[in-house]
This record gives sequence, structure tokens and C-alpha cells, in this order.
Amino acid sequence: MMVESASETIRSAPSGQNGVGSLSGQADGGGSGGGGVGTAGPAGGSAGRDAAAGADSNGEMSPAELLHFQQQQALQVARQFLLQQASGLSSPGNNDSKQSASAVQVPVSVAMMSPQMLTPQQMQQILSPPQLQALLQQQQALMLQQLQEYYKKQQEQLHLQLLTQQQAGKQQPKEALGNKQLAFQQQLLQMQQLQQQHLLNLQRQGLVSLQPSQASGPLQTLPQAVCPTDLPQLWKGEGAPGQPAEDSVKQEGLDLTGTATTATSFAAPPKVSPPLSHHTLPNGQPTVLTPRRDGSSHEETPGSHPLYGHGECKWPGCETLCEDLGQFIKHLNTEHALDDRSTAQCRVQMQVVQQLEIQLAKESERLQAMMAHLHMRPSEPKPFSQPLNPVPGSSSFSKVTVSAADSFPDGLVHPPTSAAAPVTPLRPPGLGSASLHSGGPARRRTSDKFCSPISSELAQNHEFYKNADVRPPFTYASLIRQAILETPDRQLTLNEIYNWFTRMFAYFRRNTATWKNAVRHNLSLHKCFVRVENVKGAVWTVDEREYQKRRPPKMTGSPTLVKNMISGLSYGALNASYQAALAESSFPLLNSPGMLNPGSASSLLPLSHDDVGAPMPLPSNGSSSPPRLSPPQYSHQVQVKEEPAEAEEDRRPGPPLGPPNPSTSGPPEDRDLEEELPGEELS
DNA sequence: CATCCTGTAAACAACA
DNA sequence: CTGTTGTTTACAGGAT
Repeated sequence: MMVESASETIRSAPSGQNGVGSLSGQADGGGSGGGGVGTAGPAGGSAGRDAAAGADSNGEMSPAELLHFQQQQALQVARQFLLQQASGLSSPGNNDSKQSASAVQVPVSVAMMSPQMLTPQQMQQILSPPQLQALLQQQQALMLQQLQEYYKKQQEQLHLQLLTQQQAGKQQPKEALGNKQLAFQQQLLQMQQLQQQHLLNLQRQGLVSLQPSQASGPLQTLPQAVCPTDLPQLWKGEGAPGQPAEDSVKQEGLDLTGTATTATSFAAPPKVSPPLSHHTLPNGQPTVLTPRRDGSSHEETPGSHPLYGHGECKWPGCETLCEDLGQFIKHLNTEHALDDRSTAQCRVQMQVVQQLEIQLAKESERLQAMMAHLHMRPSEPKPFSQPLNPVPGSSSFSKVTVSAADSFPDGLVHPPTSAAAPVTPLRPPGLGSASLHSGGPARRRTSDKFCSPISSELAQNHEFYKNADVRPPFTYASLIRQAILETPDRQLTLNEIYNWFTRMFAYFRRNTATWKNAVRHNLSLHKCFVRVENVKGAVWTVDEREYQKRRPPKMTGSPTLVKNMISGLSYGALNASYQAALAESSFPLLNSPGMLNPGSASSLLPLSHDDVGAPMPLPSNGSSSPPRLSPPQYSHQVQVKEEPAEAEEDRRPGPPLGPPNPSTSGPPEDRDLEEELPGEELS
């Protein structure tokens, strides 16, 4: 009864604080009840436990967490890789190197939307997880753009050549000239194909870290570039000093130009339908997930293995040292045999790859749309600063936020097969780490109190929070309030609040004991939460006055403010055509179920700015939906100003029971209910 | 640096 | 007895 699934499911894994070690026993979900366990010496010891366990080989980590971390890692890698790639881009010998070099710097920083460079940490402070994710996407998009710029340049040159030849060959017979043109056009076409393929390959390689042999360790460096602070702990940290070898990668990519012509794979990303079964074969030769450049993939040298490089196992998160290939194979067979874990990891990897491919396609289309919109002929040489387009700040952000724009229902999000992964499909690359690794309690919640930011952000990103195991940037108090205010009655029982949390946030489906305690703690602690005795028990309500009373927001340049501004920009300032382009671009590509970006899933359609986004349809809460709570149409859930009526009611009237009616039928509190208070929030 | 705010842990009581 | 609900205390760490 009542014990909603959450309490059971995972029990461990508290937010992945850093592993402090201290494998002290206790730490079971029960926490509070036992009483006896208490004190357990070292503060915070219990918290770190799980993470630490994950790091070790003793399979403590649940498959779910593995999936999470792996995804995270892969995405990080991809990101890093793209970054490197972009910076390496300048080197293609030809004349535009200078340009592109500077160009790389500019757009990125601009994309950050802050005149001054922000450190990732700062960014994380300022931005909410979804925004961070969006930013990352933006960055990637920019990288891609730059790559495309590069290719475009080459196309330019071809064009130039063509022209010059045309002129030079004036005397030549027309048909010859026509042929030449044709040839050039073909070349151009090829170019484009290559470009796409190259991009694709970049993505793939960045993720799959294939074929280390190819270049003396280009990719090896990547894993370690991955946010050293979080992953390593979980995946068994690695400290190997990496060699700087980014150019080899780039080289490889460029070399492509000469040969490859098959760009087909791009159009049809591997469907990876049967989630399992392709991975480690019993004999130890894992079928590499992404066949990498189709046919040519078999080039791997006899003495190498796609998953083996630099003396270590490249299995995601493994990095076990192996002296030689034989040892590695052995290791592969033992450690990465066909089991749930490997399977899950494989699946994740597939998803990651697929996701990135989709994203690539999406970004490409977006680029097209952008260029179309800006009347840029594809061949027209553009000054580099261009890509950023007129409205630097807002647009770049809005684009980002919307980018994922996977407006399709999340229904299929979860990997069908189940087995080991109740996990949420993805997590924003950058912020996964942000929210997880950070040692202590996740501070820096956006200070709610600011009226509706929470509701708006929630509305906008609710899909994200629902699916991604990311800690929401709100305080417990604000969340509780939100939960309560979202209901018609403006009242919830404790358990219903719990349910709301678990329903709305994947994050809270995990370590229940902790946050439930926190919820109770907050309910008791804050005067703004008023407990009202009811016939069927007690319910909690919100005293808005009290709530608003709390320390005033302090607008000046606080991160919160910045954040709000940003989000405001991003969501509000979209221009229609742009949106259209985005939407257009994203729709067709997203038909693949497994992948989507929760990050902004909901952002595109419903809302324009602030609160607007009503409590979202949210039909998808499969399991634990309490009876009430149903009305999706109920909008404006958050009456920030709520004020009098409710307050006085809450005042906990002397009479023992009075008003509240018998359980069923009408809401006891009749009182509020209808005040719609449309014009609220947002000073 | 002091203070406030928040998150986390935990002890404990009342109750079902 | 166990688990839930509430209350309270303590502490750590970020923000002001």
C-alpha cells in the first residue's frame, strides 16, 4: 500500500555525491525509522557510499546507474571531441586556416552568450540543467556549422576553380566546358556528401572511440577529457596522462575527402532495433556497434581491437589496463561478457550514437533552414561571424532551448526491452555531471520565491525533468509548493506530495529516503506550509503570504536573475520563422523512438514565456498517479499571489473539524478554487 | 565574517 | 512490531 514504487526501486544511489568512501553499513533506504543506526561517525559518509561502490569492480552499481553514467560519459566525450575537432579545424593547410581559427573562438564564446568567458562551473551556476544542455547542443551545432563552413570554403574554391577554368578555357568547345562543369558539380556533390559523412564520423568516433590504432592515440585522450571530476570516480578513475593528438583525428577526417563517397549511411542511421544481441560475441570479438564508415571498417590492423587502445580497455567506463591484445581479449571475455550489464551498456551506447546522429541530422537541417532564412546561398562565402546571425543572445539561446524540439510524446522514451534499465534515456551532457558530481548537497537551486519561475520552468522542462535523472534546480520548499498549488484543492497529503515528486522528476525516483525526509522536514520547518486536519487525515496547504515573505529575491545580477533573463529570452524571443525552421527540421528526424532530447521536449510548443505553459498534459505518468491531480486543463496552477482567502483559511481555524467535508464529493476547502488570477507572477 | 537559507541526517513521538 | 507522518535538532556549505 501506498509505498509507491519509488521507495523500492533504487534505494541506493543518492544523487551521486562524490564517493567519500566509508563503506559503513547502514545506508539502507530506511534511514529514518531505524533510529538505532544513527550517527555513524563520519558525516556524509552514508551519502558517498554508493558512488564509491560504483567505482569499484564489485558490481555494486546498478545497471541503471551504469547506464546513466555511461551515457553521460559518452556525451561528454562527444562534446569534447567536437570541441577538439573544431579547434583542430583550423589546420587544414589551406588559406582559410587563420580565419577559421579565430572563428572557432568567436562563435563559441558568443554562443555562451556572455561577453566574458564563463567557466563551466559558472555556467552551471547560472543556467539550469536544461539550459545547459541546450547550450551544449548549441555548441555542437556551432561546431558543426564551422565544419560545414570549412567545407563550404572548399566548395568555394571549387567554384573559383571552375570559374577560372571557364575563363581560361574560353576557347574550348562548349561541350567540353559543360563537361567540366558537370565534373565540378559532381565534385561539389561529393563534397557535400563527404561533409556529411565526415560529420557523422566525427560524432561516431567521438563516442565509440573506435580504432585507436589509426592514429597514435587521438581518441585516447578523450575519455579523460571527460569531466574529470565526476566520471572517473564512478567508472574507476583514470589518470593516464593523455597525449595531445587531436590533429590526427582531424587528419583522418580530412583525408576522407580523397576517397569515400558513400554518404548513404547518413540518411539512414542504424536502426538498432534489436537492442541486444549485437555485442560481445562469445568468442570475444565484439561486433562494434557502429560499423564505421561502412565497408571500410575492416581496416583495423590485425594486432588491434576497436575496444583496445593504449594498453587499456576502451569499453565505456572500463579502462582496465591490458598489456597486450591477448590479455585484453581475455579481459573482454571475462569482464564484458554477455550479461545484463554489458547489454545495457551496449544499448546505451547505441542510443547515444543514434541520438547524436539524429542530432547531427537535425542540426544540419537547421543550418539549412537558417541559411535559407537568411538568404544565404549555400555556396556563398560567409564571413565567419555570420553563423551567429543577427540576434546573438536571444536567438542563439532560443534556438538552443528549442533545439531538441522533440515535440513528440515521450511515450517511447524508455528503451523498450526493459531488463535492466529503468533508466531515463538521456541526460544532458554537461549538466549531468553538474548535478551529480558536485560533492555536497546540490545548492544553487534557483530561488523559487520568485513567483512563477518555477512553474514556468517546470512547465517548459517538465518532460526533461520527468525523464532525465537530473536534480531540479528548485528548492524543496518551492517544489512542495508547486505540487500543492498544482492541485485543484491546493492541498495535498504528504503521500501525494511524494507522488508528485516522483511523478514529475526522475531524480526523485531514486533515493527516496533522503528527499522524503527533506520534504517532511521542509513541511514542518517552513511556516508557509500549513497542515490542515482533514477527516481522512491531514493535508498540507500553502500559505502564500508566508511563502512570499521569505527573503526577497535581490534582483541584482544574481545568478538567478541571469538565469531568468536567459530563459526569458530563450523562450520568449523566438522569431517565428526560426521556430518554424527548427520545428521543421526536428520533426522528421525524431521519429525514432528511443531518442529524444528531454531537454527541451516540451519547450517548443506550449509556452511563450513564463508560467504560460500550464501544467502540461502529462498523460504519460503511467503508474502512480493519484486519483486527483487529473485535470490537465487546469491552468495557471500557480497563483503566486493567492493571498487572503487561502491564508486565513489556513490559519488553522480553531474548530476541530467544521468545514472539511467528508472525503468524497466536493473539495472541502471550497474557498479558493476559482480565483483564476490570470495576471499573476512575473513582476 | 556573520547570518540566512537550504539540504541532509537523524532522533524521537504519535499513530495506524 | 513496523512503517508512516511530523517535529525537531544539528551540521555543512552556499549565498548575501
